[in-house]
Formats: sequence, C-alpha cells, structure tokens
Amino acid sequence: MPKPSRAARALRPQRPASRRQPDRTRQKLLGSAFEEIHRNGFRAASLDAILKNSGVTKGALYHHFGSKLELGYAVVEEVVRPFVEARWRPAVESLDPVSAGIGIVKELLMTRADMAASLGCPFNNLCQEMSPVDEGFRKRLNAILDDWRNSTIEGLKRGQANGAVRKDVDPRAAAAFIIAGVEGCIGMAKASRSKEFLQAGMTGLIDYLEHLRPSCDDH
Amino acid sequence: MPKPSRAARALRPQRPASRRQPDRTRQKLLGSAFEEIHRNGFRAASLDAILKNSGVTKGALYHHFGSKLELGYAVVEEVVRPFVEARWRPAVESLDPVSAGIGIVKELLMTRADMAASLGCPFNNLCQEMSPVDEGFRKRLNAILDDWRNSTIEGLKRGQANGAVRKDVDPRAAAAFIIAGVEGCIGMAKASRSKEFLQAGMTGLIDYLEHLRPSCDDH
DNA sequence: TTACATTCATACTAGTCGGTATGTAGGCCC
DNA sequence: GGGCCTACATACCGACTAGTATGAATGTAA
Repeated sequence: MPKPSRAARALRPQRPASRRQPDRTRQKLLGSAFEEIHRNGFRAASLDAILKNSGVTKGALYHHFGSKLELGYAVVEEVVRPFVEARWRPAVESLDPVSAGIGIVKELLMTRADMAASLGCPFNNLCQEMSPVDEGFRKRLNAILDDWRNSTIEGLKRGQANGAVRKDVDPRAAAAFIIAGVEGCIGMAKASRSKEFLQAGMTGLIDYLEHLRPSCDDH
Repeated sequence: MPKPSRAARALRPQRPASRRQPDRTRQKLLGSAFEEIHRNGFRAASLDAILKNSGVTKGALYHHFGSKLELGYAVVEEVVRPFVEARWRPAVESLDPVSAGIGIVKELLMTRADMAASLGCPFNNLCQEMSPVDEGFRKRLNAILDDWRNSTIEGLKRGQANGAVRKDVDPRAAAAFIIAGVEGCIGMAKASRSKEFLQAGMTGLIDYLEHLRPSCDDH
C-alpha cells in the first residue's frame, strides 16, 4: 500500500503525541468553515476568519483543499448533508410519517428556534445564495434536496399503504410543499427575528400535516 | 420655495432637451441596482457593474446616495416593496381570498416560473442574505413582511366573516404559513432549477388553500 | 541513516472592492 | 452676465480578498 487513505487512517487509533494530525486539521477546517459560512454565506465567508477561528494556517488549508470553492463543496458534502439527513431520517423512516414529522417540527421549535430565527437553516441558506451562481454548488445541493424529497415521498406512500395518510394525497406535491414550508418558515423567521413568525408558520405546517391524515372526507 | 423636492420635480413635465435629469439618473441607478442585487445578492453586487449597466458614473451615484448601503435601502423601499405589494394586493383585498390566492399562484406559475426558478424572489433573497447581518435591511424587510402578513390576516378574517374561509382556521398561523410556503417553494426551486419542484410545491400550496375553505367538517 | 513524500508555516502578489478628493459644467436667480 | 448651487465626471486610495511561492519540519520506508 503506497499511501494510507483518509478513511483507513481515521480508523487507526489517534496518536496525540504527534504534532501533525492531518485528519484532525481537516475536520477543524470543515467545522470552522461551516460556522463561518452559516453566519456570512459562502461568498462573504473570509478564509482568514476561518483560519483564525480554527487555528490553522493558510498553507495547511491549501494543502487539504485546492481552493475556497473545493472547501465549500466539502462542507456541503461532509457537514451540510449529514446535518440535513439526520433531521428528516426519523420522519421519513417512520410508519406514521405525519406524526413523526409533527414531532420533529415541535422538537425544532423547542430546541433550535433561536438559531433558526437568527441564522436560518444552513442548507437553505446555501441553496438561496449559491444555486443561481455556481453550478457545482447547485448540483450538490440539489442532490441533497432530491434525496430529502424522495425519502419523503417514500414515507408518504408507505403511510398511504398502511392507512396513516389519505389515499388522495399526491405524494410528490405534498413532499415538495412540506419541505418548502419548513424552509420557508425558517427563512421568513430570519427577517422577523422574533420566534413568533416561526411558531405561527410551523403551527400552520402542523395543521397541513394533520390534513394529510384520513378524515371524514374519506368515508 | 428654496429648492424643489424630488416629488414636486417629478410632477413637472420632463424636459428631454436637458442633459441633466437627476430623477431619471436616480431611477436608472435604482433599476440597475435592483437587477444586480437580484442576480448576485447585495453584498456581492458590484457598484462598478451597476454603474456600467446604467451608464451612470460613480460621481453621480455618490451624489444621489451616501453609500452602497443607502442605495440598498432605497432599492428595498422603492423597488422591492412595490414589487411585493403589487403581487398580494389582489388576493388580500378580495372577498374570497382563497380563490384569489390560488389565481395568483397559478398566474405566477404560468408567467414567472422561469425567473422564479432561476433567480428566486427578490424579496426573499434579500431576507435570507441581509436580515442576519444588517439591522437596517432587516427592519425594512421585516416591515414589508409585516404588512404582507397583516393584510393576509385581514383578508382571511374577511373571508371568515362572509363564509369563504373556515371559522376554525387561525388567521395568524395560516397567513404565516401561506407566505412561508410561497417563498419556500420559490427558494427550493432555485436549487432544483427545473420548474417541476416549483409546480409540485405550488400544487401542494393550492391543496392547502383549498383546505382553508369550509368543508364537511363544519356541518 | 539516508531519501523522500506529506504536512504545515510565512511572506508575498495581483486584483477587486467601496469610498473619496477634486474638478467641471449645466441651469436658475439677481 | 456674474454668482452659486446642483449634478455630474475622473482619478485615485487604502483595505481586503483569494491564491501562491518558498521553505521548514515531520513521519516513513528502505
């Protein structure tokens, strides 16, 4: 084996005695970049600020990433994607996606309302900013969005199969609207800044989700 | 009268013979700035590009506006606000806001789908980008959002009074969710770029709007 | 221990940005 | 027609940006 891959190296036990820990510096860069991008957007994100906050130097950065753009792509794939997937996984895998979705929304309202209302959703922020101006970002973000939506569609279909979701619901339209509603609420809450808009919008979303359940109309 | 105000001057007949037309150059700056901001966001908007596209020089710009920030504020107040208000006015003033809203959505899908899917909504773009980083932007954008939402609330209440909207709907929550749904759909469509997401999401929105109407549940 | 690739550190460059200093010309009043 | 404010035009400045050139130190394989 000529050179150990990052994945293989990460499995080996850490050697804290060493002063050179490439995987750790890479992770520090990704984390610091994610925060800076979350706060300022990608284009306004300053490499100097990322380096300062992570304690890494410019030489190390350009050793691990070929350019600012590549760093941004890595943040999308390795930080933003897991962040988004961790959110919706419980809902789309549930047998009752409506109840699970409502639970996630309520949990978000209780634990993440402040961050959501001030800085917004990292995924949505990047979609808004970068999709129109960089195809590489757009493709990666759209891949995340596609996975999210397709999983939601599958969840809704499963709900229809076991009676948790109305049969006359169009899963494609409902999935798109649910995602748009979530991101829209968080986005608008940024402008109002108070959590009131967020709570009101999410109340409307919950109402819509309830409306997906079988009701008296079906009988 | 020591000096004629902009408003008074605007009422006077144009004099195309003159080479100095301050109101016209101001409008050219606002229009060019709006386009550049719509395409690139405020912070990435280049003054040089705005000047090039409008054929105005830097001296003229800084004669009319004290800074880039003031130019941005003026774009919000004098271009974005009318843009937004013109959209929702027909809906919130209607006796049947649900039908009027559905009409606006369908009209947007037919006439503005391409622009919406590529560049997004100018108002929402600025909310996402500038609300967290500049209080002056946030206040102005939030004022627009507040007006939009309050008008929608009034429209829904009017609909409830004359039987066009279900009585058990919470107008505050519904208004917030409708706005969030519209902007969310447009925003997500930017990442997917194809109009399919926009159409699917808007179909879900229409379904939600229909759900606000009185149904068998009320009897 | 020697040779070599990886990993990081520092100093620097070229370019773009918003903003300013200075100058000039149109247009109204006295 | 002289004074004067408004409305522009041009040239320039300092700050900040992403990116690079160069080199040193570390770790590894032979």
